[in-house]
Amino acid sequence: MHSEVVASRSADQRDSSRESRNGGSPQLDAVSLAIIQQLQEDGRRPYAAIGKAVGLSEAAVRQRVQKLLDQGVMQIVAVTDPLTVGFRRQAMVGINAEGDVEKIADALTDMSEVEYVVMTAGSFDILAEIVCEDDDHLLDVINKRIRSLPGVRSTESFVYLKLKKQTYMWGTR
Amino acid sequence: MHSEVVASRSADQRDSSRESRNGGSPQLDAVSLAIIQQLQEDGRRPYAAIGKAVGLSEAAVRQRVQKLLDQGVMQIVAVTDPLTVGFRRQAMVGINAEGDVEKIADALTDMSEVEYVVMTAGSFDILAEIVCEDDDHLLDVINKRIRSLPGVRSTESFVYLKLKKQTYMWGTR
DNA sequence: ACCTATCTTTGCGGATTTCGCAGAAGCGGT
DNA sequence: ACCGCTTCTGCGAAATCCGCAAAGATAGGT
Repeated sequence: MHSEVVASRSADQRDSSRESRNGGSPQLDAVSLAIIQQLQEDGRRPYAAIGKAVGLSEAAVRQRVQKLLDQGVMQIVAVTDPLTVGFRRQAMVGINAEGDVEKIADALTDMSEVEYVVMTAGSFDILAEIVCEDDDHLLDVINKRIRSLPGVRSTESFVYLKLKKQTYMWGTR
Repeated sequence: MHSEVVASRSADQRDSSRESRNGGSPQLDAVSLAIIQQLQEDGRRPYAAIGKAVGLSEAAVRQRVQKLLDQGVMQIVAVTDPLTVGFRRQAMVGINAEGDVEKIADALTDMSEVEYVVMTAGSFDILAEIVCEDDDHLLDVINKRIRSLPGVRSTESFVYLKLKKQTYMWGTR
């Protein structure tokens, strides 16, 4: 498994091929991408092993990983399926909004029950995933806290029945 | 930060308060929950530090973490926002299905572009998050591969414009 | 009560990894 | 060429990870 990703790393190192689009975020070269890829397979993989895979010294990998974490480009965390773990109600809420949609998204972001907020194109302006203690809590968050936000025109809820897949391998195919 | 979570751990250790509901999945006691919580804050936190926080030896924590990983209860990985990282098109697809919905969900699970599949109650039977190279790829996956699955009645897509929040802290509030 | 089988925890060396730092490259700008 | 800045490398010390054998806990059977 995990074969050599970058072989020579002499000229193609500071690959700045695609930093023109992509707003304010820091541009990632091929090496950092490869490092992230390694950590998507195993968040605890030793720096030396990553270094061997991407063609860098242990210290260099460590330095880059630290920077990626500091910049907020990635985070290394344990992820679970709350439903499997056992004690929560989970739902996706589609929101139709008017006015400053981003401000509504920010308000959602501030709610601790909201795990995931994304602005979308389509018949919803915002999708928000929420995790609650139980049905009462879920109802409270959706009907009271979210629907009452100024600018929220309507919402539609999708209560989770079963999580089938959850991966973080977007580059590993 | 990270204060003592479990103090005595003599009698309340094998806390089996809520394993009755929660299908086939392995029941988690309070200590494992606390361990997961620690790793949700920092996936690379040393076992000894976790042990101190939850009241267990380093070796015991290590063993429990390994078991949680083996059982698939949690995974320790690097997570990023693909849109921030820079080079993908991402969308949520709501699917209306007839017949064996779970079989359709399984088919989606097998697609490498699909990162997230959840069966829901509401006006969609399935929600699937897909990550693609570009618009052509996205169009191909949605219109050709997903819509052509037997039993898929209709789909609706929500292309991601901006990810606002992404956390994995469901127990840390 | 006692014994047994099973599972979990603990303690402890040795191998491995992480950490911090000083020096060496690499890369523009002047 | 020189300088400032960033990144990479090498290395020693400290901390961590790992495997293992013994101790402890739990549940069931007799």
